[in-house]
Amino acid sequence: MAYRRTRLMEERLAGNRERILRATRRLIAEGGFRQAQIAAVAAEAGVSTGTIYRHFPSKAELFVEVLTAAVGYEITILREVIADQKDAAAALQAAVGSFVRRALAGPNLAWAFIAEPAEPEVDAERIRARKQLGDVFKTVLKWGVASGQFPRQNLDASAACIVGAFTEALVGPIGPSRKTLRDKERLVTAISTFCLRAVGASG
Amino acid sequence: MAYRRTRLMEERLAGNRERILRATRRLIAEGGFRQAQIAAVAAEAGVSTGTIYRHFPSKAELFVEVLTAAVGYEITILREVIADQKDAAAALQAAVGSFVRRALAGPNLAWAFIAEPAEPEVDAERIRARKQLGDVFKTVLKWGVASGQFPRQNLDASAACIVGAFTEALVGPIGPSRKTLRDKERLVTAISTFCLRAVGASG
Amino acid sequence: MAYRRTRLMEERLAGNRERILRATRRLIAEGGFRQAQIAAVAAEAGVSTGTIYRHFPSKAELFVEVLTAAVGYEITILREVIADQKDAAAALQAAVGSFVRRALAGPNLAWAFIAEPAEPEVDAERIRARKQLGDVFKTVLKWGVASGQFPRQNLDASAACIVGAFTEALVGPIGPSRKTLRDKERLVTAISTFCLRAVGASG
Amino acid sequence: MAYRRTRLMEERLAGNRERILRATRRLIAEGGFRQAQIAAVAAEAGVSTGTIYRHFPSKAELFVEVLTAAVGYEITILREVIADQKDAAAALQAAVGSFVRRALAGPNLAWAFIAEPAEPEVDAERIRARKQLGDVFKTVLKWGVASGQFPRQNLDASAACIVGAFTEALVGPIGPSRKTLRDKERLVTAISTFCLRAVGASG
DNA sequence: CATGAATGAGAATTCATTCAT
DNA sequence: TATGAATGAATTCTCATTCAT
Repeated sequence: MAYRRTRLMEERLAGNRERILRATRRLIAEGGFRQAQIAAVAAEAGVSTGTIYRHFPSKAELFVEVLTAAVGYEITILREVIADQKDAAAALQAAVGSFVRRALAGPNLAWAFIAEPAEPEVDAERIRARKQLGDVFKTVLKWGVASGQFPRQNLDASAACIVGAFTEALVGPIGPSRKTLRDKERLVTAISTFCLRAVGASG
Repeated sequence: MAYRRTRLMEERLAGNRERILRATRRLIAEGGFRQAQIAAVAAEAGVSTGTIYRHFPSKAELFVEVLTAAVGYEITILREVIADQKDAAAALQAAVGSFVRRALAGPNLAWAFIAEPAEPEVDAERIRARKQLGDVFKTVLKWGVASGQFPRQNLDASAACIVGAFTEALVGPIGPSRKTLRDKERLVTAISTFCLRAVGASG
Repeated sequence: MAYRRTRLMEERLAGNRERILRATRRLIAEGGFRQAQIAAVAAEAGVSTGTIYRHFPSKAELFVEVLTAAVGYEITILREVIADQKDAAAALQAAVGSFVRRALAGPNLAWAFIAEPAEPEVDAERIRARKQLGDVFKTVLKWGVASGQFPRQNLDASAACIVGAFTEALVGPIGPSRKTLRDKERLVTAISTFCLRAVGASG
Repeated sequence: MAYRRTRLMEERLAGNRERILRATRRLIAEGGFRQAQIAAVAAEAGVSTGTIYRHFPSKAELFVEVLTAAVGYEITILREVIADQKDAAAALQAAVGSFVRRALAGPNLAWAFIAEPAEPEVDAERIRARKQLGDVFKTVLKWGVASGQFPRQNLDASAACIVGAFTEALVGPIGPSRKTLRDKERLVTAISTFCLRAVGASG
């Protein structure tokens, strides 16, 4: 009998792919790339190592895909948050606050990716990710400069500085510290204020 | 007659230790911790692997020493630069400028260390390094707030943001780009300005 | 259709584990722990080094398992031999004879284990092995003393002496000597007689 | 000026040789061959590793010399003890008691050598050492058989059994147990009695 | 003759990837 | 298609021995 791919098979296939991605995400978020060995991912996903290689040509590619998705998700959210604001300053504040809050809320994959180098292929993607994140903020800056709300400035540099500023400020706090909600909001405010002033938001 | 350690021997011994440190530094600066395997370090230093273990108890310890030294060097320079300035704003600008210029001039080890996680022992030191760098800037912020030059603010958060801002802004440019001197100075200015505004430097 | 572990696969898997154990046993019997390096075991078993680590977490654990099995086997045999006898003296004679004969027949692993220290984990097991062997003979001594066949005596000391006596007496002969069957039986008799007299077997 | 070996130099040379031997002895007695690495021996002896190689062609040769001396010492003592006795039974009892008492008194080097295999060269010597020890007891047995005090028996086997018996009986007790003097004497008696009975000492 | 830093051949262990079933 | 045992190159670390001073 001729082979025909049934719906069930499709679903299981897609299901496995999804499960592998989720498992990878989880492991990386918990313990970085180091923890996400193929065997560990397979165990976490409930599949065999061979199955991973059916869906992804290599560990690096798997990581890249997880990274891309995670960053894409962050970017999408940031864009939405930005689009909802009335002016560039508000947008900047909202975007920074949104990212920082989510990072403080739980293991933040995007951040893990942004900070941790790995094999060259993943690294390349990591650089792209930072760039994308920067681009989002560059948009806001452009908006602010165009509207006269921000002074003229090196947009690329400022955008990178903003990304660096809030990610760095998260490094310590993101760890195993058990901050109260109040502490967290203070941090959000401090970082947002810093960024707003930094771009010269006219107060 | 009893054996006496000669000057030449001392020098050669110290020389090898130094060469191992330098080789490690070079390799890490070029390709991160990943490139700095014991065999590679030995080859780069022109010694055998065993010699590395005469001078350092483990790879992790070697890395820690390189990191500590590199960061200590950066910190010292920053402190000197800061001490030479007349006010906090000038100090901040000079410090940021100094770090960025040196980073742009060559592979910046401190930055590599600041960004790249490794084995736990090294990681612990890396965290300390970031903290130290932050502390230097915190000093400047304190100074500025005390003198009324900067508004009151969350010093820890601001210091971390500054460190993050200029290191992030270096990520892209530090790579294999071939910037002109003019470009570099523009970047220095952009970053410094960003940081000054960020802390609310009046004027 | 989902994958199902076939009988053949199970057998191959178990087969490799068995082959590794056997190879280890062979190498240790031939040349002691020293000869049983991971690479050598792998070669002897016809598998890769990695395969060994799939089945055993470390070299020490592998050794411990081989030791435990070998000693367990000896103990079982001795117990059976003892249980078949009508009185303690006969049991002692039969047990000693059985151990010695098997030792003379081929490389005796239990003996190798009893004599050769190794890494701490293995050593701990080795001590346990000696103790177990001693305990078997202690049982016989107890029996004999209870039945009045042997005089009262320090059971622990006597048991240890018996174990020591016949293992030591095997050291020389076990080597590359080419004894005839007749010679071997003479040795068995000599050792058995020694042990019987030693415990004061009446008549 | 022509080189002339002075007395002082001779002494220092001999002194170093002695110190190396003593250091090796100490380390082996404490922790077995494993602890007696060349670097450790050098440190313990207060000389350099190079000096060890001036006096001994290899580690194995050094060990062999220490072993030979230690066993020679034990043998001498045993012979003296035996020579002082009036009959074979008394001699056997005294010899066993002497060895056991000294072993229980402190780290017994001869025993360490007898039990612990090492590199082939040392091993060969170790076998010789056991044989020598056996020969001493064989002498006693011969005496006893000749005088009619012991029955006729396989002298080689019996001698080996005796050596094995008391060394094995020492294995446990020699460890970190803290026996009282009374306990020790009981053990000495138990072992001696065992050996006497074993050879069929009449009465 | 003494020194001890340097050597480098091992030895154990890890883990991404493959492939027979 | 899924499985997971097998592979083996790569990596860290050890230690007996050498040799320039």
